[in-house]
Order: sequence, then C-alpha cells, then structure tokens
Amino acid sequence: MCKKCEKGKYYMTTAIAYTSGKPHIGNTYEIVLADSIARFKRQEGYDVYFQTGTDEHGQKIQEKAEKLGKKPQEFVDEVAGEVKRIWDRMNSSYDSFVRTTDKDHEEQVAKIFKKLYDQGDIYKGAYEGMYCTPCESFWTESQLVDGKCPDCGREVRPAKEEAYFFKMSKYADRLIAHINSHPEFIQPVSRKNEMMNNFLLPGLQDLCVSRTSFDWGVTVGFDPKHVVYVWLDALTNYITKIGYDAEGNSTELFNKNWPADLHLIGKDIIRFHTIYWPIFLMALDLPLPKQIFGHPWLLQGGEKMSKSKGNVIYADDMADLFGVDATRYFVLHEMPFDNDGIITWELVVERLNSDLANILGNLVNRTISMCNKYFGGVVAKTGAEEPVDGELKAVVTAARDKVKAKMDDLRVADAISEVFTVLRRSNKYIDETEPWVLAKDEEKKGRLGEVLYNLTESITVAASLLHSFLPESAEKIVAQLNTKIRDFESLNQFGLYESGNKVTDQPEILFARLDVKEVMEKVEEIRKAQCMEFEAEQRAMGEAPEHEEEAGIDLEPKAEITYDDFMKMQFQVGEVIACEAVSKSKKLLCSQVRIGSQVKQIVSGIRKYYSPEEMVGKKVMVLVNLKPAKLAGVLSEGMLLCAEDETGALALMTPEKNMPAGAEIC
RNA sequence: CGCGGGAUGGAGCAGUCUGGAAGCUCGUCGGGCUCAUAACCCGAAGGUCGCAGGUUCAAAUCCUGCUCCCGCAACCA
Repeated sequence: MCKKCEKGKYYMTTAIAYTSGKPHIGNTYEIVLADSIARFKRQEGYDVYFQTGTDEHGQKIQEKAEKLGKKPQEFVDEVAGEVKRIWDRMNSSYDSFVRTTDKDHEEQVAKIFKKLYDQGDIYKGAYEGMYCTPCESFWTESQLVDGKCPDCGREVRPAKEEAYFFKMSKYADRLIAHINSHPEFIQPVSRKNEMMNNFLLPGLQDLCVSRTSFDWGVTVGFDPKHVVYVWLDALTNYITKIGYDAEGNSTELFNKNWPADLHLIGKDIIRFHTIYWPIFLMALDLPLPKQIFGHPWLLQGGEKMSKSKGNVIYADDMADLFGVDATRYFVLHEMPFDNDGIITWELVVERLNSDLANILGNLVNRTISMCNKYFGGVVAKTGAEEPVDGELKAVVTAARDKVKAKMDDLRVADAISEVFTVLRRSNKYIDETEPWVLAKDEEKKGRLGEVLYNLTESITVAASLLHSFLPESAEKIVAQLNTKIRDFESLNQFGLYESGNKVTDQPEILFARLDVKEVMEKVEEIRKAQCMEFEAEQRAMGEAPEHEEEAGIDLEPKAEITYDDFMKMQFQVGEVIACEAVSKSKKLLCSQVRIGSQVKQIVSGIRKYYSPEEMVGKKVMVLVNLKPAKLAGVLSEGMLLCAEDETGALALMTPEKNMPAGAEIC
C-alpha cells in the first residue's frame, strides 16, 4: 500500500520571497496557491516535494539593513523568520524551506559559477552603461525609456563595473525550439508570445552575473571582489536545495525530483524563469522544468498595495479577523487565472458570509441537526430511493473529475467552484425532499433516513474535495460527521459513508457570519496601527544624526526681483478648517483654508509630513493670488508655504504669534 | 505620442484567441419553506457588452479611430 508510488513524483516550487520586508497578502497568495496544488497532487497520489523559501542577498537588503543599523544576516534572519511564520500560519505544507543564505546553497552557487566559468559560458568583461540602483540593473542607452530605467522609470546614472557575463545567446536557439515544441512550458500561454517577441526573437543580450558594488551575496571564489548577482543565486535554489552538486555528486533526492514539474511564480518574474533559468540549466546540462506558471496579482481595490498608502492587507490580519481557511478561500477564489484579482475587506466579508457561512457551513450544520433531531444522530441507508436522488448523486459523483480537470490546468478558483456546485445542489436537495415534512409522517421514516444519508454522503465527498484548499475546515467537517477524508480514487463513487454511523451531537459552527460594519471598525484600527508602524520605520531608516551640528543650506541664487515684483504676490494668514487626503495621490493633501471671509481649497504635497487631522486648526502662510491649477485632478487655489530641508522634509510656515485668518503677510 | 492593464445590468467577474440566441456570484424586489448560522429553495426586475465607424448573412468577439479609468511615472502651486 505504498500510496506514494502510485503516480510518480511531483516536484514544485514557489518563487522565493525577497526578504526586504514583511510579505503582504498579495505575496502570501502564492504560497496558498502553491499549497493547494501540492495538497491536491498528494491527494491524487503523487509523491510531492514542495519547496519554498526566501531570497536574502542583494544590495537592497544590504542597504536596508544598514539604515536600520543591523547586520544583513541579522536583518534577513528576522524577515525570513517572519515569512516562514506566515507561511506556517497559512497552513502551507511545504517540504522544504530554502534560504539563499543557507551554507549548502551558497557553496553550490559558488561551485556552479566556477563550473560555468571553467566551461566558458561565463566570461569576465566590463560593464559600462546606465545603472538603476533600485533595480540593481544596468541598461544600455537604447533600453532606456526617456532616459530612465525601463523597469521602474527612475533615474539612472552612468556607471562602469568589472563584471562577469553569461553567454545567453549561445543557448537562445535551443530555448526557442524548446518553447515552440512545448506549448505547456509557459503558462498562461499568453505570456509565451510576450517572451518570444520581446526578448528571444530580437536576440538575447549576455547577462551580467556578478557585482562588485556590494558584498552581501555569494562571493565568487576565484575572484573575491565579486559576488554572484541575483538570478544565478536565487534561481539555482530550485536545484541546490534538493541536492544538486555541480561536481557530479548530486543526491538521491535530486536525481528523483529533477526536473521540476512546476515553478509557480508571479507574472513579474516570468522572464527570468522562462529565459535565464532554462538557459542556466542547459549550460549545466540539466533537463528543463516542465512547466512555469506566472500567476496574476492580487490588488487592493484595483491598486497595488503599498505601505505608504496605508492600504496593505496582511495575511495575519485577515487570519485574525476571519480565520486561516477563510483567508485561504478568499485568495484562492478571488484570483482569476490570468487577470489580476481584487481584494477589499468588504469583498472578503461577502465571500465569507455567502460561500463559507451560508452555503457550506450552514449546510453541514442543518444536516447534522436533522440527523440528531430525527434519528439521534445515526445515519443509515434505508433503500427508500426516489428519482430526485439521482440528480444529486450525478452531481456529486461527477465532481471529482471536474475538480481534477480544473486543477490540471491550474485553475484553482474554478476547481473550488466545482465543489461549491455540489454544496449548492445539496442545499437544493433539502428543499426538494423536505425532510421536516417527512418527519411528521411515521411511514416516511425510511425515506427520511435515506435523504439524510444522501446528504451526509454528499457532504463527505465535498469535504474530501475541499481538503486541499481548506484543510482545517475539511477535517472539522468529516470529524463532525464521524468519518474521514476519503481517498481520491473513490471520490467518484456514491454511498461509501458507513451506514449506521453516528454523527456528532454537538455540531460546531464552521464559519460564523460576520457583520461588515463591525469588521470595518476593526480594519480602521489595523489601518491606524499600520500607519504608525510605517512612520516608525521611516524614522528608524532616516539618518539618525540629525541635530549634531545644524548645517546651513545654500541654494542656487535666483535672479534679483524688484519691489514691484514682490508686491505682486499676496501673502495672507490662513486657517485650515478642513483637510483630507487626495485619494488619487500618495503625496497630496487637500485643505480648506479660511482667509478672511472666504475659503480657498488648496492642495499641497505634504501628506508625508502632516496628517489631515493635524492640519485642521493650523494657521498657515498662504500665497493667495496664485493662478488656480488642478493637481491630481483636484482644484488648488493657492499655495501653502513650507520650509524644506535637504532631505525634502517640509515644515509649514506659521505666524510666530497668533494672528487672525486673513492677516496680510508683508 | 512615456510603458503596461482595463472598460460586459448596482458590485465583482466569465465569455473575446477559434464571430452565430448576453452568462456566473453577490446585491435588490417578490414568493416558498422552517431542518439550519435572519440561513436554504424558486421566480423577477435590471445590460444599445465605453464611443464612433468598418468587415460580415451575423460582431461583446475581427479591423480602424476615439474617450475614459487604473498601476508605474508624473503631479509636491
């Protein structure tokens, strides 16, 4: 009975999370998605090996650690611990958690680098070009967009660096052939053309695979001032951690599991996984992974999440409010196959109430209640069948293969929907059979027993199919029914629930309905806490030695103006009577400013330094007769004057003694 | 002409590749039912599929042009 041998191995990975900060629900989505696939494959009978982990090297991490006054290792230990904790909390069943700072990984990366160098795929050159610090990327002039980084759009600066390069072009033809002959290689397929047209067909540039500008990475053994640059370090985790050895002594685990069956990654790093990674593997003379799936993103209300917007949703907060399975359910359900998904707290509550509480939880609850009420909890087949049973049974027995078909395409959301089809049909079945009517007639007791048996059986099958997605809840359901998660093989059969079995007499509510308002109140608290945390972090990152010896600031002198020029400008004291953030912008606040008897609306880029609440009541210096203009679509009828230091920090100008709103400043 | 994504009943989406009776979930309204977590079941209303042209016997779907929205960027009056 070696269940593990039935279908062969299935090796899958997630991308490894970059440890520059705590992962939000969008990042967490990937692990939940991967976990569901891993669990499903196991259920199907595959010998699954599921690897995830963290990517911990690089300039960004080094810099962030420095700013926080920590050693890089100390910093990544903290973040990696946090990532692992969240992954665990989400109940992810990974077999291996890799960290790129693991010694065995680092050793292999160095060996791989040397091997590729020795065989001539990596050569030493000099990189000259425009460098984008945040992206850690060099660009050629022709790649720049408006003279800026084509990836992030930020400023680049000319830089020259001695570096090692990988001869990408050498393998390009082979890769193109592979992609063309393996249509399943890149998923969703729409990404395939993107890669072909934008990168492969125009011709691959050699890839820079080392850096000298920082040292937080794997040192190149034979040239220690270089560290291995991100992709050769990060991507290779997929082989190093299962025991690949560049010198030919790979482990059993590696020989069994490579090539990977699935790399699950975000759509933003498809290029690296479908071009660079396969080429590295070709150079190492290893087979290519079978499939790479670039999943879409989960966006907060249609926007990307960011801390500075205070709209980041974390898995922890969701799990606190809704529970782990509800969190898993939401991200899995809401994420379409190749479009970005949307997450808002309101949507989460809606899904939880309507699907988990109403359809699933309530079905289990009402069924168990009836079993108890009418038969003291005993569920027994009586043989009193009626035609309507057939429809229910047909839906139940068809579910397994439908779920499997969706999962084979990695359409997890659709797979879950198939299970809910069963649950909906079961609820309908209760209405059709009206057990409470049957219960009133002693002669129909047999029929009533059959109906409840059919329901119990249907729920058992559904729970078994849900096990991959909502492991905890599925276990709870079968426990309440006093049975077990059923073997995948037999899930297309109806009637395996042990007749005469007794369900629990104390059914627990699986998912409680939630009130949106109450949830939103709690969310407000979370938001506030998040903003404070963000500010604290900003402060910790800010250069600490602020007031040692106040340095003056010299500005480029502007052209001299006349007194008449000066008199053209009308400055007055204004009182801020209301203020709110401009929703479209991260930086702007919109204030209503009372000047004498009139009120002007003024937009200012000071959100980073002043909250709307603290603005209200302030007396400020206003340039009143500035021509009105629209900022981020909002009309602004003047300017609040601020002092600005060399870091860009702002301070509002306020009268040194209290002055009435409207007082002229001259 | 910065890059990218999008526009389908009140909300969120599917359908677009491979033209051929506008569909799903939620919400709303009406009805049924009472075993159950004010849950469940049935029914209804609600869309000129962003706009304008074009191709076609036939366009949400293909072609052309335009508008608007979102992310990055910009905006810090």
